[in-house]
Amino acid sequence: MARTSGSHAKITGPKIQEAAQKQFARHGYAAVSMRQIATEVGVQVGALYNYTPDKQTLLVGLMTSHLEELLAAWEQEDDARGTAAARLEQFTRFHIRFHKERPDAVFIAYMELRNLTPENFETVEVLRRRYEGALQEILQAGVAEGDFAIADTKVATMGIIAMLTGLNTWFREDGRLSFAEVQDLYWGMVRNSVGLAR
Amino acid sequence: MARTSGSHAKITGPKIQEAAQKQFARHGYAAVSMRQIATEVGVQVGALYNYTPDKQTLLVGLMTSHLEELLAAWEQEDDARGTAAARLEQFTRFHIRFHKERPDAVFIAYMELRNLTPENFETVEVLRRRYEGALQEILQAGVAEGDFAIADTKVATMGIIAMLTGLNTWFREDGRLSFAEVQDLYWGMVRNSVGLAR
DNA sequence: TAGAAATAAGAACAATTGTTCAATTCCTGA
DNA sequence: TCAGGAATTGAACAATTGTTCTTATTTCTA
Repeated sequence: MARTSGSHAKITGPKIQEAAQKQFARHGYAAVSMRQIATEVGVQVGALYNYTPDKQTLLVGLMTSHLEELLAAWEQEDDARGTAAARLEQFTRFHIRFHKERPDAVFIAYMELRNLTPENFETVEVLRRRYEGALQEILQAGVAEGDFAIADTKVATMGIIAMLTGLNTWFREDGRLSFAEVQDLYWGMVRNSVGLAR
Repeated sequence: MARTSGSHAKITGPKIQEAAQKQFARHGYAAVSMRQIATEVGVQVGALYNYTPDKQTLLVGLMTSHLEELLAAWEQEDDARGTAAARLEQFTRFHIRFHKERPDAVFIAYMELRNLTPENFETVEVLRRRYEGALQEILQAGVAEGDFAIADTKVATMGIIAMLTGLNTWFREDGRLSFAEVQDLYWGMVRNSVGLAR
């Protein structure tokens, strides 16, 4: 006997992405087998290869689509006509909201870079650098306007992004602080770190 | 009687740790085979099991010894009689120096937590929390002294550590900035972030 | 409603995995 | 010099890996 129920191409495709994302985030790319993914989808392992040429493509697909979503969402949200201070606050709040809503995708995008082939790594790095560039541009604008006191915008960019992304390692929705409170706290730290007067 | 000289035990043991650390950091715990480690050491795979009961123990050993070294080094360096501001600067410079000198150990300690058994995970987490506690204590002291303006010392602790540790993802010894310059830049950001007046 | 295209099953492949263990080599202490 | 223990080898184990392929079934189109 072959299949037990009907054909679900439109459903199976996304399901595979979701299952892969969940499992890669939980156990790591190398520790997850194609059979585990297939089981979670509710399908036999052979069927996966109707949707992806191989395991590596599954990984790089998750990473690039995450980063592309991130870039698109920020470009939509950014009001480039605002003051640098306003844009920085917007960026801060956007970044931690976007990231805390996608812990699995974020985890994979940071942790599995070493499992990418060189070409795929380069593709992903280009996207990441574009995002970092968006923040750095704001910091440079703030320095030009005389509002920010930043010794080195590149280092400040890396420092701020690391600080914000670190939220994912500890924040829990049912913890001591609400997300809104945490957002305010992080914005306070970012504002201070760029020397922005109150 | 155990052999004392001419024996390779004293050499092979550490060599295995080094090889495992290097390989785990490069490719990830799950992606590294015991045979790869053995090859790097220059030994057959069976010999590894004279030094570790299994692969998992190799991993948790690397993590705990890294964190214990970190704690011991900081406790030695911390001058608890100093002002909170002085201690925070000391912590900042210490943290990024210690971490940039051990990129592989740091990488593993952050990335491979999900590959630990629950008991081993708890052991490692206790050590990490002790280190975070050391920073938080300084922040609380600074608030008590009236020098720091921090809304939430716990969140500030996590934010600062994430910012500092993020250095490892981009700093290169032969890059645009010297390590001393980077240290100064990070201390500037940390100082600002806790609202410390110049 | 017939037939083409899409989708899935399930078996098969060679390669690799962590771990065990008897046999062997080597070194030390007496 | 030699006995005995430590260190290492090398083969073996069953289990699991990513991927391919043929076959069966379902869905879509005309």
